[in-house]
Amino acid sequence: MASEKARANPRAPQQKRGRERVAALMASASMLFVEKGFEATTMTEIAARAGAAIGTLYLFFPTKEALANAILAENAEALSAELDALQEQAKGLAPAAIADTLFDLLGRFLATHPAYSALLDLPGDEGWRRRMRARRREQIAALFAQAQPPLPAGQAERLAAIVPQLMPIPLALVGEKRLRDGVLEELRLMLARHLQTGGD
Amino acid sequence: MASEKARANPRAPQQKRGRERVAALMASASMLFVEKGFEATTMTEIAARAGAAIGTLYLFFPTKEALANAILAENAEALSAELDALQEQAKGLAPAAIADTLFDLLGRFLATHPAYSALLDLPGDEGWRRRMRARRREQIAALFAQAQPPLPAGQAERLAAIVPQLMPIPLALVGEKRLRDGVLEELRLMLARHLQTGGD
Amino acid sequence: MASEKARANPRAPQQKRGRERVAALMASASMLFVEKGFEATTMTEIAARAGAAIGTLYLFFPTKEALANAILAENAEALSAELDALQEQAKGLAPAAIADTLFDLLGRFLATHPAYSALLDLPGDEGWRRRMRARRREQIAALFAQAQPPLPAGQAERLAAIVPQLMPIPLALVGEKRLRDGVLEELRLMLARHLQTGGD
Amino acid sequence: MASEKARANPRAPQQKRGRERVAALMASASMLFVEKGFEATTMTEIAARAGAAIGTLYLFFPTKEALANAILAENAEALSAELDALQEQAKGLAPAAIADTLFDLLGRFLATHPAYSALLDLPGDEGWRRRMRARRREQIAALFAQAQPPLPAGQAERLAAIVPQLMPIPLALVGEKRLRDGVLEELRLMLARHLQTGGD
DNA sequence: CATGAATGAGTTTTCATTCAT
DNA sequence: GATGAATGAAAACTCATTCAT
Repeated sequence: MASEKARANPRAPQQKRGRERVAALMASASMLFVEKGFEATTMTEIAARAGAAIGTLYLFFPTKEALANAILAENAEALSAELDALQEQAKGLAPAAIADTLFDLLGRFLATHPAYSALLDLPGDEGWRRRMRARRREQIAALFAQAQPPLPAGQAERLAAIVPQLMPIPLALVGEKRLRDGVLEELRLMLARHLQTGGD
Repeated sequence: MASEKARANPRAPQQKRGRERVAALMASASMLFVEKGFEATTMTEIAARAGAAIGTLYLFFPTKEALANAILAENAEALSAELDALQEQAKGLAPAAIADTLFDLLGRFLATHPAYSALLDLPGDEGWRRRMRARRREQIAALFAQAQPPLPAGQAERLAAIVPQLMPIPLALVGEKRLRDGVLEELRLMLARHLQTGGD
Repeated sequence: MASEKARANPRAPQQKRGRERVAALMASASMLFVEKGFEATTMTEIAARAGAAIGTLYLFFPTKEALANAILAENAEALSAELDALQEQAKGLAPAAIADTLFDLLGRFLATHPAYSALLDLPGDEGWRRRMRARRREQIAALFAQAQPPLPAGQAERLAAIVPQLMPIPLALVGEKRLRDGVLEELRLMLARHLQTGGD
Repeated sequence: MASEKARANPRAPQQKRGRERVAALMASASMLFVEKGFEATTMTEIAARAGAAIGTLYLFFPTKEALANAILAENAEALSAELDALQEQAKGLAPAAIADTLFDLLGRFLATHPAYSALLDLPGDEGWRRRMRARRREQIAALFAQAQPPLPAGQAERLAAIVPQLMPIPLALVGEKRLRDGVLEELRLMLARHLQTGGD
């Protein structure tokens, strides 16, 4: 199902105009994927919301799946870069402090890359996505591995599996601002205490 | 969008044979919804896996959406009943003990009702599903509200929003048994500590 | 298209109970054919409105088409009988008087056999229905042929083609009682004058 | 029942090519609706006869009902325009002359718009069609209202209800050219005499 | 690069008809 | 005779994808 074609990168547009086009198309697709889900979103709809013709969309993305993959890849790349940038600062920080910083980073990231979670959790094609999740886990684990005092063996990896899944929880509470903010704080606090207490 | 039709209950079958049919169809649909997602699953496929003809499926469920709704409704009903049964036992328990019991219950529930999360989180139709989530939150909050010592104001509701979203986290780690079990324990521990520490 | 099967008579029921069943089914079908048209009416619906099971309907009518044919045949038979009964009385009547009597007869007939026109005009299968219309025309022509003074050659047949199509005109004006009655009188008057004037 | 969707106008095609496409599709549909009736006609068949793919048909008409409505609307519009054009000429004409002209107009119209009667008389959805018939009646009544000498009160409206229903009578006599022509003349004569005689 | 009309395979849905009870 | 669950062929409708302009 995940053909060669589908994973092909968008034909890198040479002109600035082209690059803007592509960005607009990806943004449009991201919004719609979040609103209605990947399957329920139409290619025509994506093009329309970006103010482009359907043919133009296919000019850059050979397949609907390729489009989703391109968005996910870009998002993952961005996240990866931000996590990398954190590695330096994390050196020697307390576990709770790392968790807190990570929380902020993820919060900001998800706000700017709304389709990320939805696209990463698409049912079906295990494989590529699985590798993406693994990579993310490794980066976060590396972050926690630098904590002072060090975390018990294995906890860094477990936290790396947990923390990115915590962030979407408050985000799901649309339309209940109060509760949502409360939940976010509760999660932050819960994690901090857990890490302060020590890992035995 | 959520039409009358789509919410119509399955034509309650009178005969035992019929009830078995319906159960098989819902089970088949649940499996496929988990495997490939709601949209990617075909009514034909659902019927085929249940060993029934396509017409038979439509005999009981007028719409694909109605089928999903019926499954979700049944699952939610089952969960609600189990949560209700817990109310008694929870009286006077320590917060951490309640959390632990809830963890077990949810773990067992999700194992037996695999489509529940996927169906509850379907994109699109706000409304019915939103109310379902709210009801679940209320029931869980009621559980935590009985804790001794009592939880700080509002924490019961926040926990009620958090805990059911925690359970699917380890479940997502398919094919990594070790990590998965570790993550489950980590979550359990994190929650226990948080509740033991007190809520200020 | 009009298979043997479809033209088969309903398996004549031996018991009185059976005859009532059949009558109820045909009545139910007639109503629905008028309300929603032949194609848009479902066999299930027909059975349901008659308070019978779908299987029972098929016990008497092997096919939906056979059911329609049975109703039409019965209606046509009834009309034919009534027209026959008129032949005697028409002998020697003035043309206008004959037209008037015919008008009354057709009015009463259509009120009691509402599906007749719809079923006779069903698109598709020319042949059987064409013959039915021809037979009706002949009977009515025979009626007019007895008029005193005699009608010009050929007019009896032309009138026979026209008069039965005139009756449904006021009937189409549902919900406008006043206009409807007026139209009926207008038609009657128009026809009378035409016949009084003489046929040159 | 008559949803938004069903009444949606065909996506007005911008190119000449598109307009031709739409015209061909509507013509194909009209033919088939007449031949086999609305319900018995298949969208696939309509597309095929127009030499188009099924998707192309749905490109312009979102629904089979929408297609029928579009054809009917266009036909009604054409008839309305022709009736309007007649208003001028009718001024001061004798009633019988008006009837005669109207007869000609309707005859020509029905020959060019064969699906008109069938679509206007579709069972089911009262409402839109009822209004269409009312409008037609008003236009024809306005025509008769200009007659010199004037018609008795109310007769114009009654004639407006009658005349358009008279025209299809000869048309139903397919395959009997002689009788058909005779019937047409008979009707014309009948109407003329009725109007010459005066309306008391 | 850009466009959007056209395509047709694939889905959902309907319903006449059958048949075991 | 009576029942109604079950069937599956056929129809309506969708949408990713192509291609001539």
